[in-house]
Amino acid sequence: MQKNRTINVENSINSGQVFLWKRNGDYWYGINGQDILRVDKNGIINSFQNSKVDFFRKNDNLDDIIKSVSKDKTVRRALKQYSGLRILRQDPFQCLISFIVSSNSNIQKIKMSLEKLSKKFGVKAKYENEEFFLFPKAEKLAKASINEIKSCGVGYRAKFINEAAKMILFKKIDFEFLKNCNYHETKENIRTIPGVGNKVADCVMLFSLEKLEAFPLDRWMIRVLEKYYSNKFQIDTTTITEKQYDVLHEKIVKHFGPYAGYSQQFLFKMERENYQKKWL
DNA sequence: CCATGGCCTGTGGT
DNA sequence: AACCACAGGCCAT
Repeated sequence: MQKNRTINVENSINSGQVFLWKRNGDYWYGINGQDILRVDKNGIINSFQNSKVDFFRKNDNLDDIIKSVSKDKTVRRALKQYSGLRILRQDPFQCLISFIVSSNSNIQKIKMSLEKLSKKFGVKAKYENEEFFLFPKAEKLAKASINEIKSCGVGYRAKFINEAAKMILFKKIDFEFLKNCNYHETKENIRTIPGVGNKVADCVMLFSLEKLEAFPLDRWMIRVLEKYYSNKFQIDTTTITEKQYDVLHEKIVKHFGPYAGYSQQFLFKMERENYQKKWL
């Protein structure tokens, strides 16, 4: 008996996972690496490159996952309220650059920067009579100058972007290999990329490297933990140190289980909606 | 190991 | 109008 199978496309796209998406009539259009995806309201995908990427992770067993993470009242409320919200399986390079850009920023600005990067360094493509810019390839960003990258409004993150691209180009980082590594190995590896701390690493792992136990702890999730989970996870300081992050993550996985990342996405969505924060 | 401050830049508030 | 606080962190000290 399968339940919970409907996908809420709107909520999934508007949940802080992706930035290069726009609605046009009945469809959402988005850039995923070197591909353009067109999604209808049921989550049916048409792909520019005819790729068969399972972007909404339809093959995940949502019944099992929801059962697994339904550990307390708060998360059950979020699961119910935003049912149909999915973790999106993204292109790893785009995801990496997106979350390097995201640090100390906000959604509108992140989107603007990524659009500028794509327009300046990405390939122009025509899909359904409309122009798009694919996400820049690593090689292009690796060979760009810092100032060229800065012209996209990314500020001090420009050199991080350039370094990250070089590490991909020179295969210091191999995403396909990392998909088959465990959480800790993967995290250790991608944290060698400049601009990638605990939070960014968890986002990249959850959204593009198949690590569903990754549980990104940003200021919103810290707020959630303080508000609803103060008895379970104690947070005593305002700035969370590296050690505390690790300890906290361990407790969180002990509580929510191996699909903790799914619970994070629902709780994050809920809290931002409570504050009526804007999305794309 | 922990604490602090600085950082590009666009936006919204005073 | 000019200025300031702030934003889905990270890094060097």
